[in-house]
Amino acid sequence: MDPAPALPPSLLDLTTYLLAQTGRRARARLAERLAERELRLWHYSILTALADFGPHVQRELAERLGIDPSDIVRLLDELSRAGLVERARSAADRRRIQVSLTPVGLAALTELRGIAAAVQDEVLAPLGATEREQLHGMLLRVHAAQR
Amino acid sequence: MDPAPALPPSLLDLTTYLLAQTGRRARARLAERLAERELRLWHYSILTALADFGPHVQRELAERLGIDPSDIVRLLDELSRAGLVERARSAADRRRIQVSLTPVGLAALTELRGIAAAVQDEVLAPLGATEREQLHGMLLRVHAAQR
DNA sequence: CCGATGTCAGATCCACTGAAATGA
DNA sequence: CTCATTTCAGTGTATCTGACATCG
Repeated sequence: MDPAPALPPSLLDLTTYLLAQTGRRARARLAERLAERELRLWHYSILTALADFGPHVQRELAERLGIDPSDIVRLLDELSRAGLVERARSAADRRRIQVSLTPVGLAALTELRGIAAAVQDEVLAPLGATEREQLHGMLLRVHAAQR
Repeated sequence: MDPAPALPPSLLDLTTYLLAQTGRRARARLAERLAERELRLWHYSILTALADFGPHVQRELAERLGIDPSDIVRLLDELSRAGLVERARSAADRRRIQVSLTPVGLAALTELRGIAAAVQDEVLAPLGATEREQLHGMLLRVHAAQR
């Protein structure tokens, strides 16, 4: 019943602290919703990459998303088991494996996008439409400048 | 030498994705700098709480910062070993342990605040002064609305 | 109730293997 | 043509963290 004690003002004065906290919570919310479908955030990222850019070799996916190549394997195992992606060995280079979205995967992604949008709407509820655009633009620039 | 492949536009269109990413990286940068001093982000949070609100009982610190009470113990062990905080058993309630900042701890915090400000300045480099204020205000509202 | 210890699950990272391609 | 090197998928593991559970 105790009202949660206040955070240190020194922390709330740090924009980067707020950035990290709000980001972490937004991330956690989406992760929760994905977990109901036995998926994690990386799965979502992989599906969007395949939808946006078409089939990838596994190594490309890892590089594009900044995931460790050894982790991609396991994530794709899971997506493949769920029937959301297909793996096909390349005829030209038999080391490589082409990964592509299945129709089921595309349908799932469409649903997941709706969920992500809903979560975002909850998180950004305190902001008006213009503010949201401003925020997005600023974060886009900050993101681009990082590394 | 390859230019890093582009992230999926669908992800970059998600403000919450940018929020989580930029926040994570900002956090990681500060964590790196703190690690040079054998400290972690939680240590920094604890020091600011003690500076902003004065001595705490361990349980209060945990609640205020949203850290699990069982983790506070170990964090304080480390801060105490480094001489940044003092633990003193409360005279009134001998179960309780009052934690307070030492002069060394205060001096360290002052330095750490400088580091945090420098990191923030790097991260927000693409934004002008007015934008930074706007961003801070918006994140403050989003943060307040979360839980 | 509070401080303290132990442990567990998830994520990230790193080292290595075997197969296949490449190039000297 | 052969051999060394590189690239790729895949396996195993170490490490760190945050959350939980239990004890005194």
